[in-house]
Amino acid sequence: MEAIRDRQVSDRYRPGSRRTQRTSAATLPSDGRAHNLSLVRQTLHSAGAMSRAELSRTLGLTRVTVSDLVSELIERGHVVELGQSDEVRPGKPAILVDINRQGLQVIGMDLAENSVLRAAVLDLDGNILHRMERELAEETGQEVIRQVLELASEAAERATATLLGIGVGTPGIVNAEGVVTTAPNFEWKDVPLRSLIEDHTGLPTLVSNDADAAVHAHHTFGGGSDDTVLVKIGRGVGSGLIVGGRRARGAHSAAGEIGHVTVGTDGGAMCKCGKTGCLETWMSVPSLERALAEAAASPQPEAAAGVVLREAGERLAIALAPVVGALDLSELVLSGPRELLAGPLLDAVRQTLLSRLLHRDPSPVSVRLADDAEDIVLRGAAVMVLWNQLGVS
Amino acid sequence: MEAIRDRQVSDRYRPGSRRTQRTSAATLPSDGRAHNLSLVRQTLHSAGAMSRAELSRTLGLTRVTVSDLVSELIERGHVVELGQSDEVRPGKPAILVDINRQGLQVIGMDLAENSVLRAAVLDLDGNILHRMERELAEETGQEVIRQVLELASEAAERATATLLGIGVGTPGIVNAEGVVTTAPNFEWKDVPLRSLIEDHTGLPTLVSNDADAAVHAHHTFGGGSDDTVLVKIGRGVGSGLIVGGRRARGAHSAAGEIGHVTVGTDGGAMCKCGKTGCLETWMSVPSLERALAEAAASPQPEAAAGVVLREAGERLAIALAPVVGALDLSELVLSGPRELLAGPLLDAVRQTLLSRLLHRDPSPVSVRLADDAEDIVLRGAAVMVLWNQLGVS
DNA sequence: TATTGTTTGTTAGTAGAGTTTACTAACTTC
DNA sequence: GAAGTTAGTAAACTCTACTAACAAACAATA
Repeated sequence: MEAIRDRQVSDRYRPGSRRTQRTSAATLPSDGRAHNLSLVRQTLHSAGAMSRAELSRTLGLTRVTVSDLVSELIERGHVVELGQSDEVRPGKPAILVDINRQGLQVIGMDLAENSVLRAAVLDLDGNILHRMERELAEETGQEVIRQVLELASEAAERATATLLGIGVGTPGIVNAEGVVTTAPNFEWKDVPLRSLIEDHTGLPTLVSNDADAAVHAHHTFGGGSDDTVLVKIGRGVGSGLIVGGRRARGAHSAAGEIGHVTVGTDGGAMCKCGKTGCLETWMSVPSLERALAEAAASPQPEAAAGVVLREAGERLAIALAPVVGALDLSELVLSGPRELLAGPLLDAVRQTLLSRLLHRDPSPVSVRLADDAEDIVLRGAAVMVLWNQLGVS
Repeated sequence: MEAIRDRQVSDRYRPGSRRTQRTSAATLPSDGRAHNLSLVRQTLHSAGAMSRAELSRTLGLTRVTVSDLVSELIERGHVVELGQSDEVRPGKPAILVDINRQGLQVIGMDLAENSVLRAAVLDLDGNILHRMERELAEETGQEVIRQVLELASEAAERATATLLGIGVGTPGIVNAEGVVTTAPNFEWKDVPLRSLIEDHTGLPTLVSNDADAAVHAHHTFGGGSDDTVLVKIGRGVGSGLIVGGRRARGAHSAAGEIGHVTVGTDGGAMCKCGKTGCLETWMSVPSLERALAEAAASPQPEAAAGVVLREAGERLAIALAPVVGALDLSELVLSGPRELLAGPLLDAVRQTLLSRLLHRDPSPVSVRLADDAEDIVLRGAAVMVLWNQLGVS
C-alpha cells in the first residue's frame, strides 16, 4: 500500500517535466586519454617505428606522458619494442617502438562480387595474408546469411595472430548500426548483419556498403585526399564519398547511391527501376558488356566499341560534374574491371568533367583508376576495423 | 669560438633526421574542460534556461561538475542566474541559469548584396537589434575594403552589450584563414579580410562565403537537418552544404561554387565565363529578369513567364539531382527574391528533382524556400561567431 | 684517457578535472 | 510534525598530464 503510494508520487513528480533526455556526450578525462592513445597508434601506423622521445616531439606531449601511453599500449598488445635504433649520434641510444604489425590481424569480407562471397585475413598494413572464397548458387536471403556467417568463422580460424575484428563490405544500404536496410541482390531487408556476425564469431564487427569500404581503402592506402569520390562499377554503379576527411553517410544512410540518378536531358535507355536515362543503363558492367557485344557485331567493331566506352565515360562525368563542383572534390577514382575502364572510358570522363566545370589552372580535380580494384573492398573493410579498434587511419 | 663549434655539433646531430614535424593535436585535460564548457553553453542556448541539476541530467555529468562549470561561465559573463524556478514539486526549488542573452551581442555583415554593404547588431538568438547600410558606387577593390572596415567599426559602436565578435559573409572564395582568395565582383585577390577587420576593430572575426553563412543560419535557426544544401540566387548562383552536420569546405575552399557547372546535354546560352549552358545563364537574378522581360513582350506574357520560371527550376533540379542523390541530402533550400522563386519555379524544382532520383516513399528530400532570405546572411554570419566563441550551434 | 655535452627514458611530486560520498537547505505530501 | 524528494555544495579520491631532476649511454674533444 505504501509502496504503491510512493510509486505514484515519484511518478507524478518525475524529474524532467520538460523532458531533456541525455543525448550529448560530455568529455571525461579518460576520453582524452583514449584519444591520445589513438594518436600514438596512428602515428606509429603511418610513420613507422620510432622512439618514445620522437613520438613526444611529434605529438607535442612530454616524454613522460608518451612513456606512460606507450607502456599501456604495450600491455594491451597494440605496440611492441623493436630494440635499439642503430642511428649514430650522441646521447643514450633510442629504443624503437612500433605498432604490433606481426601480432595483430584483421578479417575483411567482400559480399559485393558477382555470385561469390570473399574473405581474407589481412595484416595491419592491408596486406592480404590468406584468401577464401565461397561460391553462391541461387540461394535465398536466409541461406546467404548462413553462408556469410560460416565464411566469417572459417576466416577467423585461419588467422595466425590476435584478431582485432571483422570488417564487411556488402551491397545495399547499411545504417550506422550495421543493419542492412535493403540489399536487392540478396533480397535482404533490415538484416542486422553486424550483430549476427558478432554473435556468431564473438569478434567486433563493422559493416558498410561496398563502395564506402572501397573509398576507405583508397583514402588510407592509396594516398587519397580528404575530398574524394570513388565510383565502383560492377553489377550496378555505386560510390563512396570522403568529404572533409570524413565519410559522407547521408540522411538515410544512402549516400553514394548514384546508380539511378537520371543523366542528361536527352532520354536514354529504359532502366529496370522504371525510369529512363539512369546512370546504370550506361555504366554498369552488364550494360557495358551488352553494348560492346552489339558493337562487335557492327560493320566497324573497333570504332563502335570506342564509341560505347566514350559515351559511358561522358555520361558518368555529366552525372558527377555537379557533385565534384559542389563539393570541390580534388579526386575522382574509378574502381572496376580495368579492361573496360582504362583507355577511352577514363579519357572521356576526364575530358568531359573538365569541360563541364569552371576552368581553373591547375586543374583542381584528378581523375584516375583505383589500384588494386580486385581487393579494394577487402582492404577497405579491414581499414574500418583498424579505425574502429585502434583509431588508426 | 667555442660557441660556433657547439652550434656545428648540434646542427649535425639535430634530432629527427627522419623529420617528423608536429602536426597532430594531442588532447590535454583542459581541452576536455573547454569542450564541456561549450556543451553547457550549447545546451542552454538551444534548450533554454534550466537548473544545474537538469543540466547535469542532460549532459551526463555529475551535479558537482556542472556546478563548477556553471560558476566558471558565470564568472566569464557567458551565463547568468535567473532566480528560482516556479515549478511546483517537492524538494529544494531549482535556480534557473541561462546563457547571457541580454548581455552578449554579435556583429553580422553581408557584403553580397548588390551595390550595398550591410551590417547589423544581433543578439544571441539571431534577432536583429540594429541595422546599417552603406551604398557602393563604382569603387575600386581597395576602396571597398576601406568601406567595409569603417562599417565594421561603426556597427561595433552601436552594440549595447559585450560584443563576442564579427561575422562576415562575402561573395567569392574564402579559405579557412579568412582570406578572400578571389572575389570577381570587388576585383579582390588574396585579401586577408579576417585579419584586416580584426586589426581594425580589435574584435575576433570570422569570414565566409555568403552562401556558406546562409546555410549556417538555416541550420541553426531554421531547423535545418544535418544534410542540407542551400542555394542562394542573386547576381550569381552559389550554394552552401552541410554534410553530416558539418559544413563542406572543399579541397580548395571552393565548395558550393555551382554557378558555372554545365547543366544538361542540350546546349544553352553563352555564359560570360566562356562556356555554354552554365547554371547561372538560367538561374541568376539578372538572367531571370532578362528572360522575364522578353516574355512580357511576347503575345502571351503570362504563359511565357511561367515557362521561363519553370525552365529555370528544372535546370536547377537537373544540376542538383546528382548532388542530392550522392550525398543523400534530406533538404534543398532556395534563398533569393521570393517573387521569382515561389510558385512555378519552386514547383518545377520539386517535381524535376523527384523525377530524376530513385523513387522512395516517403520522399527522402524536402524542397523549400528559406524563411527570411533578406537577412539570412547577416544571421548566418552571427552564427559563425557564436559557434566560434561559444561553441554554440 | 678523462671531460664535456647530448639524448633517452624514468622517478617523484604537482596541478587540473571529474567522481563518489556525505551533507545542508528547502520544498511537498501525508 | 514526520517522511520523502530535490538542489546545490564540500571534502576526499582517482586519473591525466605536467615540471623538475636524474641516471644511463653515447659522441666529440681536449
